[in-house]
Amino acid sequence: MTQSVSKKKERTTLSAGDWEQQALVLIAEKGIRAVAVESLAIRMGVTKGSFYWHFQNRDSLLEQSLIRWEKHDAVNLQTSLSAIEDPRERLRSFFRRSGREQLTHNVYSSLCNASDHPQVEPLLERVAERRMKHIEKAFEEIGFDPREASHRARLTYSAYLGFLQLQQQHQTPSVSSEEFEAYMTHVIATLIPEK
Amino acid sequence: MTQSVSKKKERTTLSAGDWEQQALVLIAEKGIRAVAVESLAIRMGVTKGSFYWHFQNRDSLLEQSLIRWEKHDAVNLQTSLSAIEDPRERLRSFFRRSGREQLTHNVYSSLCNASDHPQVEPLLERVAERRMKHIEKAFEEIGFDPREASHRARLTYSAYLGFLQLQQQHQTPSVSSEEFEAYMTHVIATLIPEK
DNA sequence: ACGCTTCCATACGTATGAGTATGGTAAATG
DNA sequence: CATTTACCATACTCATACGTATGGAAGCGT
Repeated sequence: MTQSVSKKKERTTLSAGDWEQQALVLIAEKGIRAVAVESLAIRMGVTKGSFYWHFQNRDSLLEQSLIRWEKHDAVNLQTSLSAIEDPRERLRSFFRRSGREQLTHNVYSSLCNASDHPQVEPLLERVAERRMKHIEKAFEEIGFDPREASHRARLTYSAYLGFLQLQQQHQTPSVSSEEFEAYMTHVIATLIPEK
Repeated sequence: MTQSVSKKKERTTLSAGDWEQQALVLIAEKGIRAVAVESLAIRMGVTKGSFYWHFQNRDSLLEQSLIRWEKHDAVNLQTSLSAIEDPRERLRSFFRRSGREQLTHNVYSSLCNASDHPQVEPLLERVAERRMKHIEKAFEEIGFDPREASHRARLTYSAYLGFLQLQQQHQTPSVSSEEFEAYMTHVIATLIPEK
């Protein structure tokens, strides 16, 4: 993140990074379809003329924004999971980090609804692959043989994706409720075997 | 299904039901956004003029199509699950019916990517609710206490939704492969406890 | 045979959103 | 101080897609 819009009080000019960041906010809020250059420009307090100075076209913005997000997400995965050595605790933290990093999380959730988009599809593939590999490794450390670890990782990640889906459908208890905690406990107990 | 397009050789005229059915095919293939009246008309072998005789507008078509789908899905749920009395077998059949009823299935998968759509949102809510209730009931019959059954049902349905998501991302083994069967076995063994 | 209803074609009006052309202004640079 | 560069505004064009207006043709009843 180079410089946010409302950081240095009121920036005189905008950078490409500012546009990318705001595009990600829009994706998180209303999906990738909502990223229209005119409405985005209004959001930035300028007009289209500015946009087409920074970017060649809309696709270019999306590409840069998605790259930015993927980098951020990859770093997230490394720092938040590689730090924990106990594989069980690592898996638990995977489930629990739904609360933190809200923006990054919501972006992913929105992108999953655009899996047919040519620029999004390969990204989703890479991200899911990367995350599942981590989960798979954790299950292997617990004691699963490679084949079982692969299946359990896919099941775990599916449960995560499905939860995101139910969240979008307002079909899930609020993250800070009693009900939510009870559900998380159940999921962990079911998918992560005791020692 | 009143009368399909290519049923009676070559129909002279079209009915509203034909349009709704073809709209569902389009939703299954390319999502609800792809349902445009002109392209749909071409698909039907006619022009827009015909469409606006049968329907007031595009939203009307979507509404009717979605109602049609929901009814069909509700009947599906009843006939395919209520018939089996053993709750474990009932749950297993839930996972395995991904192969059959391909159209109905793909429509749901596409609709999940439009959870922000005002006409789709309430539908998804009802469908997920209805299906989860069935799963919940099965778990209760197995012996789960109500609270645990509710959680396990949500987890089960999440795993299902997540699998649909991974399927869209081409991140899952083909349905008729060895790998797929092994995964299904693992899921069933993990989520449905033995007697 | 006549007309009425049903179904469809054609031609138009309009809104939205991408992209272009061009000119303007403030800050930096020599 | 003059000029270039970076950033932005304004005013267009163009493509897509919804919706309307209106007329035409086939099938039905009487």
